[in-house]
Amino acid sequence: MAETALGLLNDVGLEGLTLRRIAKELDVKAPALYWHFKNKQELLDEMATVLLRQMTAPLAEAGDGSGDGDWRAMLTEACRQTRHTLLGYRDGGKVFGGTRLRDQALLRPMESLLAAMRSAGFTTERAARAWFTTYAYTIGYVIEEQSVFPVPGDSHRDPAYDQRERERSVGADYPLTAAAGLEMFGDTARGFEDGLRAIVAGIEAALLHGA
Amino acid sequence: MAETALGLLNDVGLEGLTLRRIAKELDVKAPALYWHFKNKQELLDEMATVLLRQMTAPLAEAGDGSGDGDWRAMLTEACRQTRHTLLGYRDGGKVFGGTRLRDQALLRPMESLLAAMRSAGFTTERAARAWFTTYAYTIGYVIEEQSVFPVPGDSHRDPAYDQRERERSVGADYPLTAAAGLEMFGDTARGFEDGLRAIVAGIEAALLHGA
DNA sequence: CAGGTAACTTAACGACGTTAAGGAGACACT
DNA sequence: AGTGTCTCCTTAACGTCGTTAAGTTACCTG
Repeated sequence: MAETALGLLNDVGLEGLTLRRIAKELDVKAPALYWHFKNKQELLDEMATVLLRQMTAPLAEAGDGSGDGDWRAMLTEACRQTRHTLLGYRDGGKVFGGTRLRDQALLRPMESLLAAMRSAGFTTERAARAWFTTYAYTIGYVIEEQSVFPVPGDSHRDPAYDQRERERSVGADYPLTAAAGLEMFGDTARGFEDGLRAIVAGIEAALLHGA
Repeated sequence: MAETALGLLNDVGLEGLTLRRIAKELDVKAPALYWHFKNKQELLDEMATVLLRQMTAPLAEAGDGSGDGDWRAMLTEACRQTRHTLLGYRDGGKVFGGTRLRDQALLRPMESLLAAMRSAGFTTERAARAWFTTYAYTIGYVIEEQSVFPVPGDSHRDPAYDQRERERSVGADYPLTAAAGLEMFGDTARGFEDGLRAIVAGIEAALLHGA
């Protein structure tokens, strides 16, 4: 049911995701949904939980919770999976961002990651903050990315973001800014990896430096 | 008018921000707003622009565009201002996140920052990606932060996020994860600074290392 | 076959964003 | 003074939204 709503997201977007539209997809009338959910917010939370399970599924196999994994690889892969999953659904970032994660699916991989980081010398506090730093980056990146490329798998920009004309009007007085705009949304996959690599490197440096 | 809507945000939140409510605040009927805006989205965009101007106002004085500033200080301060401004309004992160920034207010400080980074040895491409990395982090951080502390200046958590009980139920099997949960939303201001410092350090390391 | 529970229906409510049509007041021109 | 125009607002209404209330169908249990 939350899966149906997620599938519908790619067709109609978040603003078009109404209870009546979801009900139609399930061959049911809208009020029937209230047998399964208290209200729409609870459905959205459930959708976020499904997304969470999708992104943690590949991670659950890797980590065994003993704390002997490579924390850099685990952290990087968790963020990659997060982005990849969210990019699979239109407005995935907005649906997921700011949602309370109360599903057990998160707990095992999370515990594995934290254990690995502690083995590497992190305090629990610093490990937690490191995770939250990369997590916030990933969520923010996907939200911005999806505002420019709304439809999954479609590289066609939102027409409101007319890059060419923008460059022409801005480029005269602010050449660097104009060039930067083109760069930021050029190869977003590479941009994400670059940023993530820098962040993980910074976290590692802070660990070694003991700050 | 966008300012009025922003002020109202703190009282009613984003979901309570209806055109009828905004109109009442202005002693006017709802359709009158359509004289000033094409639709509600355009009003939200204008609100985001006001937020942008608020956060760039202190930056405009500092940078003179000549490229001789300390890029680390400029980048850090820009992110601090962004977070500080967004935290000033309920749901500020969600209002701002994913909005296209088409206001000229951004251009001057942006050009100054990019010039400073180029003087420090960055290519325009790497400078742009560095900016976007810290920007995404900041937006994501504020969105998560505001989902736990919805009301500006009020340290009272969203009741749905009952930390104590969560620790009790999770702590038995996943002690690190339970402790991390407490840590991540303990001192969010310090957490933001820690993460930002690590990211800037990682960006600088990537510059020196030449990756 | 009676009773109960799970899953749904139809009907309706108030509120939402938005549009259509028109009115009040200020200003300029003849 | 009278007429037209432009700005800014009104009243009325439309279709859609999330949601609730009340009643219906199908199935399982004893």
